[in-house]
Amino acid sequence: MRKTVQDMVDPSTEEKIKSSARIVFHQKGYAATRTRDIAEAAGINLALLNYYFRSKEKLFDLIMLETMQQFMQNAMFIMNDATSVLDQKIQLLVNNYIDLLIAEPDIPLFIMSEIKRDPQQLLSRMGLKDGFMQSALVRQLEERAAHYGTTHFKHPLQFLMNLLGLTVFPFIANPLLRGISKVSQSKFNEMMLERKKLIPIWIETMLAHS
Amino acid sequence: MRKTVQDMVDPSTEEKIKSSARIVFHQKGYAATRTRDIAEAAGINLALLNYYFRSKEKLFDLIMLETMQQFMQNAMFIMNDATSVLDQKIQLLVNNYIDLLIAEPDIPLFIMSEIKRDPQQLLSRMGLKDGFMQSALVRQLEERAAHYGTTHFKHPLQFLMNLLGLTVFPFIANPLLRGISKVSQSKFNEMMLERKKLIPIWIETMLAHS
DNA sequence: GTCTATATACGGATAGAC
DNA sequence: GTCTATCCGTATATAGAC
Repeated sequence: MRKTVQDMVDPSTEEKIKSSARIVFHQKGYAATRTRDIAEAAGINLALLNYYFRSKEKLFDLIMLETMQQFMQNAMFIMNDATSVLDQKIQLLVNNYIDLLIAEPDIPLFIMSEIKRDPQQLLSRMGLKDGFMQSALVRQLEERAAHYGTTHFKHPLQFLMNLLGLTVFPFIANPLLRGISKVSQSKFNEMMLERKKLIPIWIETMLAHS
Repeated sequence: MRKTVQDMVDPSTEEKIKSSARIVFHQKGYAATRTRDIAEAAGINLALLNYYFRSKEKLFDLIMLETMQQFMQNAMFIMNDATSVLDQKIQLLVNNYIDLLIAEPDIPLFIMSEIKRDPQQLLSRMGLKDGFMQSALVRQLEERAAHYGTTHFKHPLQFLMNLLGLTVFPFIANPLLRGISKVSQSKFNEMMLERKKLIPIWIETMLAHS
């Protein structure tokens, strides 16, 4: 299962199928994806897909799991890092998501859509049972609230909604936003890079006005 | 086509199909929806669906159009209202969306997913060609920036991203957010009502720190 | 491992009786 | 207008040759 240098220049059939499946599933979602599309994108025959992965469902589960990890793993690490302070965590989270989503803009809509299809899979198959609420980030939020003597956020989830709403939402709404504002894709990406600087400032000011 | 009082107590077959189609399409999206599901939900036979609406595609187009209007119409009106000032518009927009989405939480993810499938439909079939960028809201944003002598937002779209991100995103991410925070649906709705008060304050402070 | 050919199921749509 | 029965294309999955 270890990926070798050889695999990168001459990826195995299994890898070719998986990376094609990733792209197609991310773009179209589970229901709209046809296994034939994946096979074609991978340049192999349809039968091979079933030979390696048994079924569309099994292949999808694999992609879904990996994508969820890709989306949550770094963020969870940042949130749980005891060595960084709150301000640093905010900047790191924003940078992390904006860089990731400029590279792979389909991920958030894919995740939100597919989690909605089967919310159980989230809670069970992922290791994100109680990652957020027990994180160092939440502890630091509460310390800060206590120190300033204000309630700040009644619930840490309000903070997370703000952070992800400002950072992730634009990628989800990309076609709508660009449609009503006539902004090009490259201009859109520029604006998201601008937001790397802006969002941490905004979040700070919001923390002081809750 | 006028909806009568009689239709509400004893809706026509056509209306029953349409309202069922709305629910199922919103929940599952176009690809995952089977016309048989809609027929069953409407308590009628599958053949009737095609009798009234010719095809799944035609029925969907109708629902999509109505849903887009429902999502944009009030917002566009508020944005274009020359009689209200910026602060009022912000509060009205936030109230409008939070009330709407507590009642119909599936709408945003539905719209974002289906627009991505076919972004053209947005630009053409909707009347939202240049509604936002020419709105009174944008004009007032620019006036405010000029008055304070700051650049504020380099682009009005940054403002819209913030407003919708803070307001609409939580509904899109609902299953994920509740999954990682163990918050009930009713608690979630409470938090969204809280945000009616919070978001306008936050947006104001953000306007001052750009 | 990889292909062609095919079995099987499902979903959209229509025919035709009432 | 509404139903039952059915047609037919499409999509997943497998059989079996190479």
